[in-house]
Amino acid sequence: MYEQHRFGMQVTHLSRAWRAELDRRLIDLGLSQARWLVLLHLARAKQLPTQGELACSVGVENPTLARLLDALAAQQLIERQTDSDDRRVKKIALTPAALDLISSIEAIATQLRCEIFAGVSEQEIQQCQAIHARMLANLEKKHET
Amino acid sequence: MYEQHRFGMQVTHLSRAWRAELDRRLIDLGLSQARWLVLLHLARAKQLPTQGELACSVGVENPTLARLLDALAAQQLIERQTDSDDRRVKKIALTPAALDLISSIEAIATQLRCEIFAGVSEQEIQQCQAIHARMLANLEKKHET
DNA sequence: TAGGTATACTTAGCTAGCTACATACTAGCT
DNA sequence: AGCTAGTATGTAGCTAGCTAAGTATACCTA
Repeated sequence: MYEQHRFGMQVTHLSRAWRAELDRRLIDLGLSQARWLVLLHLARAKQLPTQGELACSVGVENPTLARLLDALAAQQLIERQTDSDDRRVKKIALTPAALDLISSIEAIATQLRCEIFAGVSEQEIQQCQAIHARMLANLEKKHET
Repeated sequence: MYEQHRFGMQVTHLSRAWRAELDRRLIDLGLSQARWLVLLHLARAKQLPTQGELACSVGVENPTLARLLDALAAQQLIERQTDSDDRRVKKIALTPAALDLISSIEAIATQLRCEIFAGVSEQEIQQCQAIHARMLANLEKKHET
């Protein structure tokens, strides 16, 4: 029962430590975990997403994404393209410079994942994810009300 | 393999959603998850901890704790006591007002934990924690070097 | 006992998350 | 055509995490 209390702290620490280590490895590329994640979702998108779609896919709120995009645009890694059909929306596109970066940052992230999962079986990872998913579902349920 | 990529995001979301829901429930008491956690660790401490000991137990860096303590002191929930043996250290003590609060905030946190763990067995929680612990150990190992 | 090194806390300033509000545009109804 | 309501993005300002540098005190050694 005491251990249950520790669960929340443990998840927080895991999340923070993972992010910190990835930040450390990405710093030479001028990136952070947050910006990296945006680029990755852009690279995986079928079509150019709107800002709202991208925020949803990355899992952050719109203002959070807006600032990350400001930074990425300043680094000339993304472009905001106005849509002639609906002039409110901005479609987000990767620049050629970003396309060049994607594979190196993906390699870094994959390498780290590999190190973190050392000694953990594929099956354990899946079990763990299934349990996390149930907890997230319980939390979402509250939030709807 | 694709699912492995999702693991990190899932942990991040779980941690954020948990924190957000707890913040929502604590707001009427004028508290947040971060401040609550500090009070809880203080309540569980055997002796009055120094600021460094408390930071370590809560799992944040010293400056992070310092600001939380500033806020808690402004709310008159903690007191910094200078130690006559070593005048550099400040021992942190709960005020009577905080002692009154502790049980209600603990009830709120326990209730939420209970809702989040709905449909998850004690055994699953422990398995999950054991896996998290292995990942954290892998991460710490990197950090040492 | 004086000086240098180490330690405990604080301050300053960064990132990245959030909510609430502002702005620009679309769409639908008279 | 012109209101009104709705939607997409942007801005302001908050919390909470971090590192790096500053200040006060302690400890050790010559």
